Amino acid sequence: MKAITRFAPSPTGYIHIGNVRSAIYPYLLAKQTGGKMILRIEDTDRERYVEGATELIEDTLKWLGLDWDEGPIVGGPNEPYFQSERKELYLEWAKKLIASGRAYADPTPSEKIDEYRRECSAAKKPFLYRDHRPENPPEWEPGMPIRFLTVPKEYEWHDEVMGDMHTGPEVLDDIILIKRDGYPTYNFAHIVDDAEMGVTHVMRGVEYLSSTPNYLALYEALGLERPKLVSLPHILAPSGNKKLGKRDGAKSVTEYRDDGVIAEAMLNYLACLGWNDGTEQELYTKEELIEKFSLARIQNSGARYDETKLFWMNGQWIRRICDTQGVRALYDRTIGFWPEVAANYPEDYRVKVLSIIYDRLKTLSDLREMTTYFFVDPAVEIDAVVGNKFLKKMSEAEIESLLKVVIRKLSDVQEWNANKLQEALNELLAETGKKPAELFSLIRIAVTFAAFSPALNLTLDVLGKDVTLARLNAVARAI
RNA sequence: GGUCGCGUCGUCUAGAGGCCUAGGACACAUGGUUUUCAUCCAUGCAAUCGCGGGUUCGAAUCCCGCCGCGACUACCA
Repeated sequence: MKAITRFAPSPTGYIHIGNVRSAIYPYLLAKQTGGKMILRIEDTDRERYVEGATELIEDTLKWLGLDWDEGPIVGGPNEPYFQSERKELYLEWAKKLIASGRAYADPTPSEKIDEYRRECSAAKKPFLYRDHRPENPPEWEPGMPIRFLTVPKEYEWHDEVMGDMHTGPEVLDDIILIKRDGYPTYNFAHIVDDAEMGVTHVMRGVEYLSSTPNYLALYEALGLERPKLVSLPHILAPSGNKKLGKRDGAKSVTEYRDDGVIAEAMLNYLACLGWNDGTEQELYTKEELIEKFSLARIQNSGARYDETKLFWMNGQWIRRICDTQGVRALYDRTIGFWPEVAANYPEDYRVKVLSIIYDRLKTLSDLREMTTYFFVDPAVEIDAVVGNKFLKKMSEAEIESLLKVVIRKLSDVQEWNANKLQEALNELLAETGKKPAELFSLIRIAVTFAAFSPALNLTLDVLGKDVTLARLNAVARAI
């Protein structure tokens, strides 16, 4: 069965970690079944509308590689894909409901409704609008809300994630279909649109589970076939048990892109937060996800968001891209993540640096901190040399003479490459009788003054003979 | 208050009556790889399966009760 799915966000801001999954799963299902994913912008709340939010959403989806088959930009047979532009359509459907006696124009002022609500909560009774239905609803005219006229009864349905569901008549109410401002509510608009657009699977957060019976009643009154319902559990904030939201500092998905997380890793991590294929595999390409995804294996409890694991996975992906597609492919993704001084060097040099350091990266932005000494001579700090834990036991005079031996030896290296350098370093070890920890630490620190660096011979190779010797001499002079 | 949902290592999870003295991954700890290290490898730490009953020769898995947590209860989505 070809699944027609949709991602239907409200343009109220950026897409964050807590809500992208409702785009990922519909995408995977649509692709897996050879169906379609629709992007629909649910902009019926004019108060919360944020200028530019639609572009933010599109940008996020594109970055993750979740291209939509119908929607803004790409168009499609069900245009328009902005609910605000479909306003008339909802009204037509609502009027049909009025005509069939299943909806009514509601003249009750909101103050009155608030009063009913207060009375109920004072009496500790659940508030149901249907108990306060106006006796003789007037003819509808603009400026008046339209309410569904519900017929309370029991409902049974199947949720693809939560299983078989059952509720009593007490959950059904006369929900608002069309608001006073003429825009439809989410509750009504999504039903009309899903039907018009042929959506087969409605995937959304579990928060809609409790309103499902009302949607079921609407499908019935409208003579619509129920789509398959899929409730997605929440992603929980790192602390507490609340769902992750902007208030908990949920970062936008694209913020991670700017921080050097690569799209494959982000998609992989998010898809596997609350879903797994039952094997011990951790790393999945988009294609593998499409192939292996299944609704039945979506977790039904909330999953806590863990940034540390995302970064671990990102490191895995960085290595994977380099190992399978080559350094060049990885390099293409590092543009913008290098320290500023790197711009003074040719691209080939940066590629070389990347090739020896990529397997230490957790995020691409680590490049900024980890590679500066490849592009600019570090400031000489003698304390860092003599205070080093492997060099502490040596006197300054010893260090100085050792440094001179090193300089002489390296000056003699004719072919400056990783292999020859390793040979020279080994010979130095034998000639000086020093332990690797002592000799190599000294060279490494004198040349980089960094917390860590790649293998010494590789580092020196990339740096080149002139730079290496100049830096060693600078330290020798300073002691 | 009402309705619905959820409950396995700190975290993500495997688990569909015996393969479970509960497996994998992250994190953490220790050791190894001729320096450092955030890589890599190995080892270890870590869940009496929310609690209490029951069914069964046998239960994380089935049943009942309880507790905890969450969502919804908007002219927001």
